[in-house]
Amino acid sequence: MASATPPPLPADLIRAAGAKVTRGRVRVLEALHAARQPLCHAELESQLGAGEPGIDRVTLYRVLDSLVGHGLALKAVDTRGVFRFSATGAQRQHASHIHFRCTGCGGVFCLKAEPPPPPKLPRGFRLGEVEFDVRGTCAGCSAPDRA
Amino acid sequence: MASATPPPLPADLIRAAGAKVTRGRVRVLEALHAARQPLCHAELESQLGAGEPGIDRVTLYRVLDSLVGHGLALKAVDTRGVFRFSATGAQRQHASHIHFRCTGCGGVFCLKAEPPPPPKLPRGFRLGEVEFDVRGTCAGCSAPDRA
DNA sequence: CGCCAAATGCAACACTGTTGCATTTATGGT
DNA sequence: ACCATAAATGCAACAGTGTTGCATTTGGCG
Repeated sequence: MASATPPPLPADLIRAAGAKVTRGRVRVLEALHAARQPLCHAELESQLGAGEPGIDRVTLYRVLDSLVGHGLALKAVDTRGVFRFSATGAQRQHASHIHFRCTGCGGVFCLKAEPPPPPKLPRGFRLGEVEFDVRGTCAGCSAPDRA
Repeated sequence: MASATPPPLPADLIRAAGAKVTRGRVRVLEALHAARQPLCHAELESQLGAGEPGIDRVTLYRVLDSLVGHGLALKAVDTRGVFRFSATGAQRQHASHIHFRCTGCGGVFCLKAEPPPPPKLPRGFRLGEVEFDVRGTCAGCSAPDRA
């Protein structure tokens, strides 16, 4: 389906999101885009540390937080309680659609479906965001060749 | 009317599961049964530590693992990456309903409302739980207009 | 009662994530 | 192109969560 749209450069995505374009952010976002599964901090650290300069442990945490804060990455928790990060496709607003969270790999998938209307709240409660979270196992983790 | 099933004592459940009946296990299982929400290690520790003898930190971890291993408790990960435990009997009540999370105080409230029907999933995806997460501010946090 | 495996308590450790602060760097103004 | 500035980085130290090793206690049994 992606025929007329050229692959967006991570640097442009970062700039468009209103964040400084730094080497660390570009490399992390590249790694997240290249990954087919959500990556945790340790995996990113070893993967990027293999390069020339390496990335500081704390800087990597802050880079990831920055990407998540600017909507360029999604943060989830895997079954072991470790945060995993995945790149969002284009700059998307995940305000009005459904998220599917894989309990196996921690991946977040955006479903093409309308979220249901918000329920009525008790008195005094103020509505913020409505998130329809569907959990289960994605196609990769449901593969039958795993006992 | 009166009761279809008498409430089983935690000690009997533990014995029936084939585990030694110890004070720690009974107290933890009682706490899990009494709780209307899954509890994390820290919450259990402070709750049980308020009693007379208190429970060792490590022992509590091992008690929880033991309960999970014997099928008396369920282990899950919350959004912050912390393990939460619930008694197996109590899980059915909270299987699928709506949670309201207050972004001010972090409290979780269970709304009496039917969860919406699950959406259709892509091929290969297996549906686990459907969680309708509504975020906002609760009555207590909304009352004083702090901007 | 007495045995023994299991459970406990204590200390120390490993891993994940965070905070403070000095230094470097990306970006806008001139 | 240069400089100023605020943000980003690197380093050190810390905090929270969960685990392992080992000596001691205890539940369950004959």
